[in-house]
Amino acid sequence: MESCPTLSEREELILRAVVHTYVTTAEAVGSRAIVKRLGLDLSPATVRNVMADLEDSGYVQQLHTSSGRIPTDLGYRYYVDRLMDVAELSPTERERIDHAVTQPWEDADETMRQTCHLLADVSHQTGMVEAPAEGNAEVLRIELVSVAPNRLGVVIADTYGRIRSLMVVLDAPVSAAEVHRLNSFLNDHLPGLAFEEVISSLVASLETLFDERRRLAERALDILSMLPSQRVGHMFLDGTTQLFEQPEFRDVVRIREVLSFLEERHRLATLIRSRLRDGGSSQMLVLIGSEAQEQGFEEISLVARPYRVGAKIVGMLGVLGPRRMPYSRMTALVDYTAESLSRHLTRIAG
Amino acid sequence: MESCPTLSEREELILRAVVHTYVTTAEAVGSRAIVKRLGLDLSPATVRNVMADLEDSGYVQQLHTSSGRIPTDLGYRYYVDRLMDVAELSPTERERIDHAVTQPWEDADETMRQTCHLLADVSHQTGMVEAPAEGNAEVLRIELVSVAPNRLGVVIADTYGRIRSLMVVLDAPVSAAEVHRLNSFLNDHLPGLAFEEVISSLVASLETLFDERRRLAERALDILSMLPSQRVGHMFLDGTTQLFEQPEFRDVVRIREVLSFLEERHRLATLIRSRLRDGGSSQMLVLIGSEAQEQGFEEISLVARPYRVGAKIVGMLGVLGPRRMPYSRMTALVDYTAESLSRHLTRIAG
DNA sequence: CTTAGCACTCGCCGATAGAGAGTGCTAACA
DNA sequence: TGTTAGCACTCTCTATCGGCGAGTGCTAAG
Repeated sequence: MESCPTLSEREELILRAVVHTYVTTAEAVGSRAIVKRLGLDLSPATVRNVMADLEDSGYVQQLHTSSGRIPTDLGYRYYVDRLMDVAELSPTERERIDHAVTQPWEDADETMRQTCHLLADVSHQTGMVEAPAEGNAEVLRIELVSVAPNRLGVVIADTYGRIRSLMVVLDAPVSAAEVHRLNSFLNDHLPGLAFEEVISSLVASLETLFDERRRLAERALDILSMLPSQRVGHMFLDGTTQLFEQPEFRDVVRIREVLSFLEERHRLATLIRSRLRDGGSSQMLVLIGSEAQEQGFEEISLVARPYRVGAKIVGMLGVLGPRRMPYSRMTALVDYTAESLSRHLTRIAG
Repeated sequence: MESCPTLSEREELILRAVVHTYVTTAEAVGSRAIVKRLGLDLSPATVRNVMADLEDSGYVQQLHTSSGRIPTDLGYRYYVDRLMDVAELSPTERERIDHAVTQPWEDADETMRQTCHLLADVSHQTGMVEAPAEGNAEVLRIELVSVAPNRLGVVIADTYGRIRSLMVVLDAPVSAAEVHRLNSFLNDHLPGLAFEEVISSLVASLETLFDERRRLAERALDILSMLPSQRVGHMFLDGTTQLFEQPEFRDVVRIREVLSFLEERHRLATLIRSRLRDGGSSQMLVLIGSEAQEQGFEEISLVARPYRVGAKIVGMLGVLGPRRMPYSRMTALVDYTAESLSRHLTRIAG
C-alpha cells in the first residue's frame, strides 16, 4: 500500500470521480460523465488521456475496449488510503446506534445480535459482529452446581456481563460438602484470571499449595479440564439478503460463491483476525475484493474494526458489501458503532 | 387431500412415472420418455391421452403448449399421499446418523447443530432442526449464584441434559445466607415442573405456605419473574448453499425470495408448528410449494417430523428442498433421524 | 498541453431463421 | 371402444445479422 507511487493531483481528482460515480451508479463511467460531474473546465479528451494513464498504472479497468472505466481493487485501495474524506453520521443515526447498543438486552450475546442487525439495517449491506471469545474473558465468579449424582454444572460469570454454564460428567459422585469446599477454593483463586489462564494457573498453584488446599486444586483441575474447549468468538451475520440485491449479483454463480463463503463463518473469522493482527497500529481494517486472497471474496469488500472492554480488544464488528461500496460512509458507521459498543461494554464491566 | 378423487390404475402409473422422471432429470417429461422408462407396451400417443386427462384434473402441467409435463403441487400431493413407496436408508447411512446423534457433544444445542448438519449432508438439501423450546423442558435442578452484590445468576438444568444460565439484576443485594435458603427452597419445590409452569406454581404455593417459607416463595417469585421470556425453540438451518445448486434456482429472483424467507426463521418455525399441530395424528409433515401459503415458499418443499423425549413432543426436524425432491427418500431420512434423536434424548433424560 | 474531429470497437437489442422436442388431432385398425 | 400411426402444428432454444449508441484511441491543429 505504501509502495504505490503518488498520483498527480489531476489523476487523483479523476480517480476519485470514477470511484464516486461508479459507487452510486454501478455502471462503467466514461470521460464525458466525469467532466459533467466535476464541472471541469477540461474536455473529455483530456480526461480520456488521464484515464488511459490510470489504466496503465492499474487503478482503473475497462470491461472491454471502449466501455467506460471502473475502479480496480488497487484503485479502491488508493481511494481508501488517500482520497477518501471522512463522512459523518447524521445525529439521528448516532442516536439510533447508541440506543440499540445500550439497550438492556437479556444477555451479552443478544446485544451482539442486535448490534449486528443494526449494522445491516443502517448500511443496507451485511452486518457482522464477532462476540468476545470466551477464552480471554475474565472470570468474575465461578461456581459448581451439582445437577445429578455424577453430573456437575460449571457456571462462569465473566466481566463482560455474560454468564455461561457447561455440563461435566464425572466418573464418581461428588458430595455436596465437597462441592461447597471446591466453590470456596475456586472463588479464592480464580476471579480476575482470563478464562484461558484458569487451567495453567491451577497447575502452577499445585507447586505452592499443600495438604487440603492442594487436594482441592487437584480435584478442581480434574473437573475443569473436562470442559469442552472454549467456544471461540461466535460470528453473527445479518442481512445477507440485502447484499444480493446489489446489481453485481445478477449472476447466480457469484451468489453461490459468496453464499458458501459466508456459510463457513470460521473462514471469515480467521481471515479478519489475522488481518487485524497484522494491521498493527491501524485500527480500521478495509479489505477489498481479491486482497483477501480468499475464494468467494473476489466480489466483496469488508470494513471492520475491533471493539474493546477497557483497553483490551475483545472482538470486532463491521460490514460486508459489494466491492463497490461507499467506503467513507461505511468507515464512519463501523467506527462509531465500535466506539459505542466499547463504551457500553466497558461501563458494564467496570 | 382426501377430497381428490381416485385416479385409475393407469393414470397412477403414469403420474408416478412423471414424478420420478422429473425428480431425477429436472426437465419436463414427454410421452416417449415415459414409455421408455416404464418399458410400456403402449404407444406414446396413448400415454399422451392419459396425460391430457391428468392435466385436466390438475395433477400435471405444461410450461407451454407442447412441452412435456411437470407435476403440479397437487400432483406431488397425490404422489406423496398414495403412490410413494417407502424408501429404506442404507445400513451405512443409518449408522452414520446414529453415530452423529449419540456423539457426546458438549451440550444439547451442539447435538442439534450437528444433527442439522448431518441432515443437510445426507439429503444434499437444507437441513432444519428446531431445538426444544425452553418453556416445556422439565426442571431438574435450579440454583441461584451470587455474581456481584446486586447481580444473580439463575442456573437451570433440565431433563434434556441442558444447562442454562441467565443473569438477573436486583434492586438490592442478597446475602449469601439468603441465597442458600432460596436454593434449598427452590430445589424442594420446583424439580419436575416444566419451566413454563414454574411461575404459576410459585404463585399457587403462596396460598398454602406461611411464615418463613412463604417469604422465601415471594422472594423467589420476585427474582424468577425478572427472567427474560423463555427462549422459544431455536431453529438451526444448515446447507442453504446446496439448495441453490439445484437447477430451479438458475433465476436470481427466486434465490432472493427463498433466501429472505429463510432469513426470517420465526416465519418458518411458526409455519411448521401450526401445521404439525393441525396434522394431528399423522406424524410426518410434507409441505409442497404453495400449499404452505407463504411468500417465498412457492418453489420449495419441506419434509419434517417432531421428535420426542419420552412420550412428549419437544421439537422437530426436517429437510427443505426444491419442490422437485425425492420425497420417498427424504421421508425415510427424516423419519429415521427423528427416531434416533428421540431415542437418544429419552435415554439421556431417563 | 489541450482540444476538436473522426474512425473504430464493442455490447445491447430486436428480428429472423432453422432445429428439435413434443403435442393434439384425425383416421385407421383390432 | 380402446389403441395406434401419421402428420401438422406450436413453442422454445440457439445462432446469426444489422443497426444503434456509448465511449474510446489516435491524429492533427490550436
